[in-house]
Amino acid sequence: MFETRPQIEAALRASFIFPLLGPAERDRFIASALPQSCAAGETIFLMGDSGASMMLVQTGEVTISHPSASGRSMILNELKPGAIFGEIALIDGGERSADAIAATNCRLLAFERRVFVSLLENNWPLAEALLKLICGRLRRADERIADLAFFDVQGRLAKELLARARPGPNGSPLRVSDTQSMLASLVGGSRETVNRCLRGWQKAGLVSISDGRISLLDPSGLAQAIK
Amino acid sequence: MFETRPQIEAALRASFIFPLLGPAERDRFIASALPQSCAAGETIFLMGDSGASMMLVQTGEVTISHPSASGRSMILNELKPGAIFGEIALIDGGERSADAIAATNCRLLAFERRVFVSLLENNWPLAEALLKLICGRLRRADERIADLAFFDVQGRLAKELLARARPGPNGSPLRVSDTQSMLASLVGGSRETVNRCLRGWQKAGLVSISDGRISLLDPSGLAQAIK
DNA sequence: AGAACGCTGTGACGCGCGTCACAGCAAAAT
DNA sequence: ATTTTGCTGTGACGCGCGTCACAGCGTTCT
Repeated sequence: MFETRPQIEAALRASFIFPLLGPAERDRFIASALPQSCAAGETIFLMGDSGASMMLVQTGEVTISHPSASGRSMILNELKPGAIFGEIALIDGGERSADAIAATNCRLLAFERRVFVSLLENNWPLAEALLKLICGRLRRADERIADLAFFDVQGRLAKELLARARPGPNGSPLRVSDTQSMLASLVGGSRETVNRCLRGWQKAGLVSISDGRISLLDPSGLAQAIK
Repeated sequence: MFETRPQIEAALRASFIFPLLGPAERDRFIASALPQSCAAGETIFLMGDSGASMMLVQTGEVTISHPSASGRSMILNELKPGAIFGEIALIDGGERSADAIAATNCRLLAFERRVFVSLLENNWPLAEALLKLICGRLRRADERIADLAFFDVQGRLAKELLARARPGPNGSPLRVSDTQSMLASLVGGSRETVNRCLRGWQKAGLVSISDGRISLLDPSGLAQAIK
């Protein structure tokens, strides 16, 4: 399966980068993209790896997580098409700071440090956008540090559900479609505790659970669980 | 107490910014600095404040912390002379993402968004240095998220002590000079738990405590407490 | 069709640690 | 010189939550 230029162009169009490039830059950018595809579950890179490239998600989904010695892992981010990752190592040249795993089959575009930096160098709006992106990640990271320190699993889970809720397909109720183990990895708790929280809320009429989907029946009531 | 230009220049020289500026830029930068001084304990800004300026620590020390609803707070960073803070709101124009409190009497230099951005715009090495700085903060933040999720208070405290240890004045033993409440705010635990950890290690001969100073007698032994 | 696998649901157990409560003690305030 | 304030040191209590253990159940291998 090879990449046609229009395919690459369409993928890039979804990212924040493309609108900030001039015509000549777009050509150079597209030409420098290194297509890559991975199967679900495949590891893209691991924490500690060296690698000064940045990846853009073309299709599929990628999970960024921090491994623990005991096999558990903490999910730091979940990336959808158009999102980039690996930009930290690209910028500072250091080791990869977390694991990147393909959550689904996915296609990626990789960009070498040299190429991307030379774009940044001559394009302040692009550099500014990248700065803002990273600032956003730092804001969220600091927020999570505080959440872990101040809230119990219940509170963190409620926050996470409210943040991840998307309107259902046909109507009103907000829905979350992750597995309970994934939610556990996101909030830093055990799968069992997540389950018990959810069933507690179900009894209280705040959420409903059917075939793996969680529906938020009463978001504002759930918000009070954050305490 | 007013600032002379040589004073400001000397302060700026300590920061990573100055060596990256050309002569004309230096003049502009110095001229745009807004001196400010605060007494120990004074709040510089609070989370949620608006404010699109960045601060440079000239003298003294500043603590960045995230407040909780219940009055506790989590220390995110401690800044010494030459360090900058408030750069997130400067870059993305959003609210301040944490509290900044003067830990000691201190003198600061503030820079307005407009001035600083116009420097960045035309000076890629400076922009790159800023990117690297923020990437470093993001790396540390992600690391702390994982620490909070995976390690107990004991482990986090051991890590923190090892990271903060400085060689003693006259000789070998590494020392840490923070109060136990501060250490508690750093690792996300209670003051009492920190105290119990320390005394446990003291009995085990790993550390010694006298007049508020903690000396690490056996750093490698302490590292094993991280588990 | 049977086995194997992954997700969900629950009970029991134990311990880490937050909270409260109080005491000793040095430095600073008045 | 007495009071106040802030840091330290300890005991008791209780609960949140991680861990183990096991049971249903739908889906996917072979």
